[in-house]
Amino acid sequence: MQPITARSLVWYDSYHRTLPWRISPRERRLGAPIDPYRIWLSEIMLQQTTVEAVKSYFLAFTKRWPTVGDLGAASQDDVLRAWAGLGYYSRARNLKKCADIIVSEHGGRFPSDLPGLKSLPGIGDYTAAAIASIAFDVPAAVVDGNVERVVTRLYAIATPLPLAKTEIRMRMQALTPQERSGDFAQAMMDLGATICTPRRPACAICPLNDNCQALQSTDPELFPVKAPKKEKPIRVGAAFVALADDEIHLRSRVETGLLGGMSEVPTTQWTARVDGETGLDAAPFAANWIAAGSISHVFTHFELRLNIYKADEVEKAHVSGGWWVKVANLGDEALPTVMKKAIAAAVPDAFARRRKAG
DNA sequence: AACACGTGGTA
DNA sequence: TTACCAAGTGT
Repeated sequence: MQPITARSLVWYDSYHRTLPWRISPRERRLGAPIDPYRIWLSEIMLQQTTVEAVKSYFLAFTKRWPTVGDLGAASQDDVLRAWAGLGYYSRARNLKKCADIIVSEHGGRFPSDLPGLKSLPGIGDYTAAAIASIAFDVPAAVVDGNVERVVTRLYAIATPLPLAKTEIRMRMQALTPQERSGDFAQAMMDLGATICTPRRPACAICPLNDNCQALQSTDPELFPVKAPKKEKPIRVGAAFVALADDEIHLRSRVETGLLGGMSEVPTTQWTARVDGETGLDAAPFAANWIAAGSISHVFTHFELRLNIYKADEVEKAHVSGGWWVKVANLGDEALPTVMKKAIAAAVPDAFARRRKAG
């Protein structure tokens, strides 16, 4: 076994993170079984998402849907409602699709090989390798953002991402042991998350500092090299919060694209700024619309600024499509964060923690 | 290859 | 505040 591999595993045995979806190396040695369902669910949730953000969602999902069969029996709408706030909602749609396929075509069991895993919706190179190695002990090369950082530093790879991906994968494959491949993958990811961090890496306490070419020759913080980011355009629009007594009007977004399948208050198109336009002329139905401020929300590839309009005592008969929900029950809806912001601008206590009456 | 796709935390 | 970042995938 290569020194880097051995040192990573020794470090992991003592300093691994304890996470709700993880079986510790000690538990593994004692024969604790690994549930591929929980590994899969956690890996999907962790795509581009922080561990802290995932924890409560993972616990809620596994409590409500303990097996992939339970998830297969759920409705997509229930899954989207439970996913609301976690972002990248195509993950939730693919999660449900994948569960259905596992149930209908695989007898409720996950494939244990890379091609079988990769053929499933929402599972790409990284996730297939992670599930195969962690859940099934397949010596697959697991390459995520942490591994990219650790490996480019270990070998001082100056090729910019994503071009360097092939070389990183080859290096990682060469390091991956036949035994404990899953622990090794998690060791490299934990190292990247806790020691080999993007800024101010803790090289002095790194178990691989003797092996790190970046540390020997230059500054590890210079790796990985990435292409410069593009500027975010600004898009503008208007959102309309219609109220009737204690109920608010919602509708569903189309199934695909941004926030696909999620709930929303009616909005105009989101377009590049046009001077003088407020969006009020594009109200979804006639009502006594009152300006209720504006919000800003940053997506991955653009910033959205929405003028918010509110109308009280809307005549429900004048509104077609969508549905009405009590403001107190908004927490049960599949509302993305941007929509919660829009609603909160018009109804400031919509998402406030409910106080005891009195 | 390049872009679409969310959100919240950190410095 | 702006900028970057976090266990990527699909097209």
